[in-house]
Amino acid sequence: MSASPGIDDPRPVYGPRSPARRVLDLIADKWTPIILYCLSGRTHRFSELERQIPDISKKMLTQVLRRLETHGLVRRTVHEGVPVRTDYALTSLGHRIHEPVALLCEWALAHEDDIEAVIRRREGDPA
Amino acid sequence: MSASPGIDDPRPVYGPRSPARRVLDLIADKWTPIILYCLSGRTHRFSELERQIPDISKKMLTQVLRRLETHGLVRRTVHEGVPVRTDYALTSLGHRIHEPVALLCEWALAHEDDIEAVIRRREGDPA
DNA sequence: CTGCCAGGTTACCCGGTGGTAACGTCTGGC
DNA sequence: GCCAGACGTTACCACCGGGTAACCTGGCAG
Repeated sequence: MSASPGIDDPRPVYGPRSPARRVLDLIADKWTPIILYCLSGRTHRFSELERQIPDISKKMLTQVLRRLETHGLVRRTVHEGVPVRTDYALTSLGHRIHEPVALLCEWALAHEDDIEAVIRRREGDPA
Repeated sequence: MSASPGIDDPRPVYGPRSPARRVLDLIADKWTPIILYCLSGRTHRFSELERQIPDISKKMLTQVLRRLETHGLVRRTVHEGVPVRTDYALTSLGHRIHEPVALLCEWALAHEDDIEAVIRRREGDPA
């Protein structure tokens, strides 16, 4: 081993501090990608998000939104009105990070039946 | 339901059974995207993956690879040799699912400094 | 004989993720 | 008067993702 470049590691090592790892640590969880995806279409209110993602709890929704806000991916706007209304929108950075997520979601929508099959059981897929 | 279209939900509801959710449940965790990314370049052996991703445990590596194999994203090839050697490669489906992940990783590499800033603290990022 | 590399498996354990549900506030509608 | 709806917070708790480390087979190097 060693000696041969091209067979050893032509790409950067994915150590815990690499930018890819940081981004993934930020958004690769159960709810974040879906919330990003919802938000990418348009601004949503808290309760709209609750309705669009029926099985998320208030707690998780708040938690994820706060984290995204903290990291500058989401902007939270409170409208002091009769009932307080709150808007959540992606920032420009949020939009850019969201793009690959959207690709994945849309690919999944387009290949729904493939996904079905894949999820249900293993395949002897040749290459 | 019904009532006002256009403000209610112009996009599909992201219920727990939607294809997007299924795909995300499959790959949106701490290690899967990185492993997919490593594997996208070329076939790797088990120990190569261990070296490329220094802080993953044998257990998790095995576990994730097995799951990906089960779902037809990865092909495992055992070379019966002096020491048994094992190759892991993406299937065609694996490659297709991996594409958006790669975009994300590469975007992160290209914008390393932005990421740094974002991770470190919240920003008053205007849109 | 001992140890190492390759490629796992297994047992054990911890803590974070995420669920449930109650509480809080304000206002308007029945 | 009372409840609903918008927008959360908090307390409590369960589960399982993930880490550590020991163990296994088996041949080759020293």
